[in-house]
Amino acid sequence: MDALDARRSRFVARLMARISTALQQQVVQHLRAAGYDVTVAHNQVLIPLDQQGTRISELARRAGISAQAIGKLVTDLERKGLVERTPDPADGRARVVRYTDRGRALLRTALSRLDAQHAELAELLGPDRLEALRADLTRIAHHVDPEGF
Amino acid sequence: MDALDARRSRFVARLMARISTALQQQVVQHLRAAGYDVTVAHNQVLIPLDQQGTRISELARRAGISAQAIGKLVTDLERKGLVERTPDPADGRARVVRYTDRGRALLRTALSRLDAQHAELAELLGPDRLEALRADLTRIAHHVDPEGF
DNA sequence: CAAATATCAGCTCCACTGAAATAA
DNA sequence: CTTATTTCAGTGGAGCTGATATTT
Repeated sequence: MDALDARRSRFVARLMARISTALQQQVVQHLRAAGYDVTVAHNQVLIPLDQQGTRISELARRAGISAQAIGKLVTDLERKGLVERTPDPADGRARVVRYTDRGRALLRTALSRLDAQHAELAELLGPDRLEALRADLTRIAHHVDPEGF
Repeated sequence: MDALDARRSRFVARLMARISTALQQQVVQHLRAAGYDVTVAHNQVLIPLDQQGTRISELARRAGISAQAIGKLVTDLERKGLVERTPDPADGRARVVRYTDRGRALLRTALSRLDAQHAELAELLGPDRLEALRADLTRIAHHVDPEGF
């Protein structure tokens, strides 16, 4: 085998891309099986959304995409009855996005799948290595994406 | 803070998504700064491509996307002079995608940035934890994406 | 008025499905 | 002829920029 060929698949960037794509698709398939018509992109709203409600501009900052892109995702989710826009009492220019009751039910469904993934990884690696992995990933995430959520 | 809010950003799926997105964007920006007009999607061809040449259908399997999507990316890269299609001597129905000389130069540029990322992570975590991280990621990748590359 | 927030319109890129062409 | 491979055509998803209200 060529020396270049041997190196390619060993980089952490490539490994993490494969893993995170697979894990996110699992979550979305779980949600769709539970009757929620959502895509991977909608998680960029649903996961960073605070229980008390969050502005579009803040969601955009957390997700690292434009406010316009977030706005479109919010409109989708609003039509599906998962979030709602309400006036921001602190600023008449702004509105905040909140979960509806159905949105909170979706969030619980998503978190249950994420917990199950965590349990599977703990079984694969052992709980100690999984915790070490999470600690390392947290440090790396802050290093390479300090603005992100 | 709400209990749900506290849990969201700690899941490995979310952490890896943030990290791999940032690292891949770094590679593409590095390539663009070096004069190569490529996107993140093109890496799905460029990274799994064997030095000896690889069929479209095999590239699709490795990347986990359709052969049609790969074909379009290959056409793009062909127009940019980075890869070429040549007849497959083993099967007259098929063609193989190969690097051109310019494509191999791009690959070396990409690998140098990946090596630099590796060095940065070794500095952040220490070489031992980075190697442990890579070993764990390799196991997880085989577990959640056994077909991938 | 100036700054912040949000929306609207139009665009590109990416990957998909379905159908067709080519050759073993 | 059947099967594998590849390409062509059309579609939808995702995110972007620029322009436009609206309110402070």
